[in-house]
Parts: sequence; structure tokens; C-alpha cells
Amino acid sequence: MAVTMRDVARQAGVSVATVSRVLNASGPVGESTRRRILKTAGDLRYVPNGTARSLTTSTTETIGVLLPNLYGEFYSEVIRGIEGAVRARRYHTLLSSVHDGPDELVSALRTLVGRVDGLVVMSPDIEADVLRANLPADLPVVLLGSALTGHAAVTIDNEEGAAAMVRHLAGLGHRRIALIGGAVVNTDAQARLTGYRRAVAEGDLDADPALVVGGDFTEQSGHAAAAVLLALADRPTAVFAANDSMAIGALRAIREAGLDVPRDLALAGFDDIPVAQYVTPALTSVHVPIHEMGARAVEAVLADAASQTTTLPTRLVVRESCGA
Amino acid sequence: MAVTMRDVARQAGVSVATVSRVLNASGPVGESTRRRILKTAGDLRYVPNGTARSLTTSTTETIGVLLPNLYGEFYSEVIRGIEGAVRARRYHTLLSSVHDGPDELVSALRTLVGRVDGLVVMSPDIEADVLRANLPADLPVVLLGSALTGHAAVTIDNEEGAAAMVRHLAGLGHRRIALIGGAVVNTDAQARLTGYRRAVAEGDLDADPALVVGGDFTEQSGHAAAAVLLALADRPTAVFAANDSMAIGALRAIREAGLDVPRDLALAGFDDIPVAQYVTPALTSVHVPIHEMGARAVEAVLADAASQTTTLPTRLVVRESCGA
DNA sequence: GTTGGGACTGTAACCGGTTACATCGCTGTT
DNA sequence: AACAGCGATGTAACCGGTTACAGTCCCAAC
Repeated sequence: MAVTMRDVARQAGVSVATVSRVLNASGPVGESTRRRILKTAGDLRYVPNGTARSLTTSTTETIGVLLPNLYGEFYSEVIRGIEGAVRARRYHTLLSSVHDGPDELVSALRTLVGRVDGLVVMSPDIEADVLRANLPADLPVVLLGSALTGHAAVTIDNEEGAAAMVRHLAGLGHRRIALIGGAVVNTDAQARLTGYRRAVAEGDLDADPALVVGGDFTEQSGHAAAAVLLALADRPTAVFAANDSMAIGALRAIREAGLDVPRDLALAGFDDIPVAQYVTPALTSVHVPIHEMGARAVEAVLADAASQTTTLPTRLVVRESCGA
Repeated sequence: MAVTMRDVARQAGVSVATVSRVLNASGPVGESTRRRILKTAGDLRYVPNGTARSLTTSTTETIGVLLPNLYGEFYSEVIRGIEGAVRARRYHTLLSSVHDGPDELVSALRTLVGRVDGLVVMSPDIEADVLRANLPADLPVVLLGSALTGHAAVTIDNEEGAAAMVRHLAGLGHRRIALIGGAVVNTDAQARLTGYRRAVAEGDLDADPALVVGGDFTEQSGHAAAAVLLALADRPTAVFAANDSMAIGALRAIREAGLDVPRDLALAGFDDIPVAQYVTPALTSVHVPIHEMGARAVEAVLADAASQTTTLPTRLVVRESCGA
């Protein structure tokens, strides 16, 4: 068993209250007593138990972050944004990730309850009732990336971002623009698909259903989807992947087919993750203010701005892969 | 105030003990009572308080991870390895990062105390006494990447990895091999430098002190260091960066100087982070089993294998940038 | 010489759970 | 008929802190 405050108190010949007062500078204590307590605490290697402390004070100075997984640059950027904002307020971050399945989510949610003062949840396919049922009603929760009625959220304008990219490609003369989409349950993916469809319709482009293939935001799925598109009799002249990872997978597939980007095929992604500028050719993408999203979410949690939704704009980043 | 167990008990007309028994299936309870309690708990949206629970049970089913920062692919890979191992044991991960300064570290350490059953600490420049003074004596701690006397640790053979790379470059005919090192306080960086020096001596290579320049593991520092090396009257023919990020920075600087890799200059890195294979030319590097390190560390924490050090081997990954 | 007030310290309740132990019926055995 | 034994439930202590409240002591003021 670890050293507790009572151990220190006994050893120093005082009451626990006095020890507490010394350690938190929360009350007047005689100079000699204070020194004696400090010394015994050091000698005994006393370290306060955070759990016990937050149980009484009912404050943890910590905000929790729940991510779908910790893989990929997108998430590490999100984390950085959150971390920075949290640190600036002298709070701590507790991160938990959940892979799949509602059980995992529930379990992760529950381990966080009581350990954090607020929660930033990024889970594109989360359900409102799961959240409601597994979190205390008074815990501030802010969703990141997906809006849900009755909850505060910080999102980006996925639809307009996707539409802008399609318009850009159309402006370069493309008429057959393919989309490698994300999973249908993912709200980001849905919005990007909607934006694509809208721009295709408005720009009077080729609306061939064969041009839309599904992916799941992983590089592998991008590779597979691109292979399907390349096998079409009437090949697209531009491929727009709903995120950068899939675009990079697609790039590999296109190369393997002996084609050149952007000469034979224009390619674009979404998110503008850091690697986008390192691949060759550098990837044209829709920039998402990942860092800022994290920061805004933290602000919202700490302000407990209930059910207010912030939508941040995206920005087109034109590089080599689209041939502009 | 959130709904507590006493609220549920009162509402259901039973004692807290019975509620606890139902919720944890830890004792016999009449069928009708059980149903009634479950119903009231649901109606009241009761969610158990993790803090209170772990205070009594003195177990959290959580292991803590302390990282120097969350930036870069290296760390996100480490996290993935840890996460996977933790999840496999049905535990949870609590992640905290600390940027710089002992105060930050102490503060992060202390917020974790009581909230985790064990700790994986990755902090290349951590000091043993800081750890000792701020953690309960009975909390299992495993260091990742740096060994410290009296503590369990999982490390890699940095020295041999660096030496192997220098030998490889020498095998390609290089005699003037430069090293872009890391910060001197960083034990990884120290070991890599030692390996470099040993191989240079053993291979009878050019041991010009001007060939060793310092960096701090960031891309910017790699860029700056490469600029210094390129300005030398007697330029090196190969540049070995002590990590991949610096190698990528160096690559940029070399290109800006109008030189070609690997034609004019061979380049190699260390860590073999995922991007290494995406840059052009693909980066030759020393592969570090990042994922496995994380998994091993978790095993060690849960087994509470006190003060045992595991050293994992590295592996040379030859790609285009060294001209082999 | 009281008295008031502030500095210092201790006692004990409380935070929200878990759990050892006690209590109370009821049934089956002898 | 008495009693062992078990199922169902309640009481209260405990985990390790914080803090309201109360008590002591001492000194200045009247």
C-alpha cells in the first residue's frame, strides 16, 4: 500500500487536516510545523492520490478526449490542437481511443466518467443515445467532426469543401470526376459525398454512378477503389478521394497501372495532412483546420457551451497532383 | 451534481449495497428487485463514478502513458503499439504528454497517480530521482527508450543500429560520412553518436569532427544542420541523420542547394517512420520496432517486472536515398 | 483583569463507491 | 419441534483525501 496522508500525519505528530493545509497552502500553519511536515512527506516519499482528491473536490483539472483510433496523421494533429489548448489553461489531457463496436465505446466512456471535467468526443459514427445513456447529464461534452442534435459540436464545412474541389477540377477541364468515398455511416463521408454530388449537378458534369466508389478512409481502401476506377471502360480523368490517406493509396494504384499523375489522371484528396506535401507529386487537397478544431472544442468544453455548433471553413490547397 | 448510487437506492427503495450487487453481479439479489433497480438506474441515467470506484477497489484497469510530446509519426506508432497491447488485456489507456521542463513533468506524473495501475514513461531525458520522488513506490513503471538504473525499461540497440548504418554506407564506398546528431541530453541520441563513432573508428573512416553536427530531432534542425554540412569546404559524400525527421529536413536543404540524392550525396535516417517510404527518393533508415516496444512495455508494466531491461534489435532498411 | 480576535490545530463529516458482517425469513432434516 | 443452511437484504466501516466547525492559546486593547 502506498504512503497516505495519515501516514505523514502520524509520523509528523499532527492531524491530517494540518498536513492537507501545508500541502495545499490552504490555511495558516506554524512555520516549524510546516517544515516538519514537508520533511516527513519528502522522507516518506508521499505522493497525493489524485483519485481521492478529485473525489472530494469533484474537480479533476483534466479533460478527456475520445478518438476512434490513434492512427494516422489526422488524429495526431487533432490531439496536438487539443493538447495545446488544454495546456494553455493549465489543465491535463486524458486520451482514450476506441476501435470499434458500441461495447468498446461504452467501456471507454465509463472509464472516463469521474476522471475528467469534460469530454471531447470524436467519433464520426457515434449515436446520441449511447452518449446520453453513458455519461452523467452534467458532464460537458463537445463533439468533434460530427454534429448531433442536442450536443455542442465543432465541425467543418465538409460539403462546401468537397464541392469547391470538384469545381476546381471542373475548372481545369475535367468532366468525368470520380469520387472515392468513405464509409456510409461516417457523417464526414456523407457530407463530402453530398458536396461532390451537388457540384457535379451544378457544373453539369458527368454523373455516371460508376464514378462513385466506396472506401473506408484507409490507404488500402484507396488503393482498391482506384483499381476499380482504372478498370472502367470509360475511365475518369480526375479522381477525388474523400481523404488524403485514400488519395495516397490511389496514387500507388495509379502508378502500378503505369499511369502518371497528373499527366494521365488528376488526383486530389481531403484533409491536407502533413504528408500531403511530401508525396510526389505533392497532393492537392482540401485543407481542414485540424489544429483549430481541437482548440475550439476545448474552449467549448471548458465554457460548457451547451449544444452550440461551430462550423469552421475549409480551404483549397492546390499542389501538383491535379495538374493545375 | 450527478446521479449517485444512493439516489438509485432511495428511488428503488433498497440499500446501496443491493444496488452495488446488482450492478456488479457480485451477490445474490431477488429477480424482481434486480429488475426494479436496473430500471431505476436506467431512468435516472445513473453512470457509476470511476473515481469513487477505483478509490475503494484500488484498481483502475488503466495504464498510463507519458510521452514527451504527441507530435510526429514516431509517437503515434508508439501509442498504437501500447494501445493494442493494453486493449488485448481489456485495460484502458490514459495518455498524457509533457512538453518541457521538470515542472510539467511532475505535474503530469502527479495527475496520473491514483488514476492508473501502472505507467509507461517515454522521456529520453528523464531523471531517476524525479520519478522516484513523484510516484508511489509501489506503482509499476516501465521506461521506454531510455534505461535508468533501478527501473524496468524497454530499449532498442541504438548503438549497434547506428554502427550498422555507417558500415553499410562505408560498404558503398563512402569515407566522409557526416552525422546529424540529436540533443546531447537525449540518451537515444548519445547512443547513436557512440555507434557512429565506433563504426567510423573501426572502419578507418574520416573522423573529421566537422562532420558531426548537432540537431534536436526536428525537421527544421535537420535542415539547418545539412546547410552547415553543405557549406564545408570538404563536403561529406554521405549524411546520416540520427532520426528520419531530420533526414527529411536535410533532404529539403540538399535539394535547395541544387544537389541530387543519392547521385551527389547519400542520405540515411533512423527510426523508419512510415513517411520514410513515401518521400522521394525513399529514405534508407534503421528500422526500430516501435510497435513492439510499446507492446513489450505494457507487458512489463502488467507483470510488474521490476528493474528488468529488455533491449530490442534494430534492422537496416535499404531504400533509394543511399544509392545502393 | 477581562475580553475579543486572530493564529494554529484537531475532530469528524463527507465525496461515491465496495464489502465484511449481521439480520431475517424460509425450507428441509432429523 | 428445533435447528442448520441458504437466499435476500441492510448497516456501517473503509478507501484517501478536503473542509466546516470548534477548541486552544496568546496577545493587544480597554
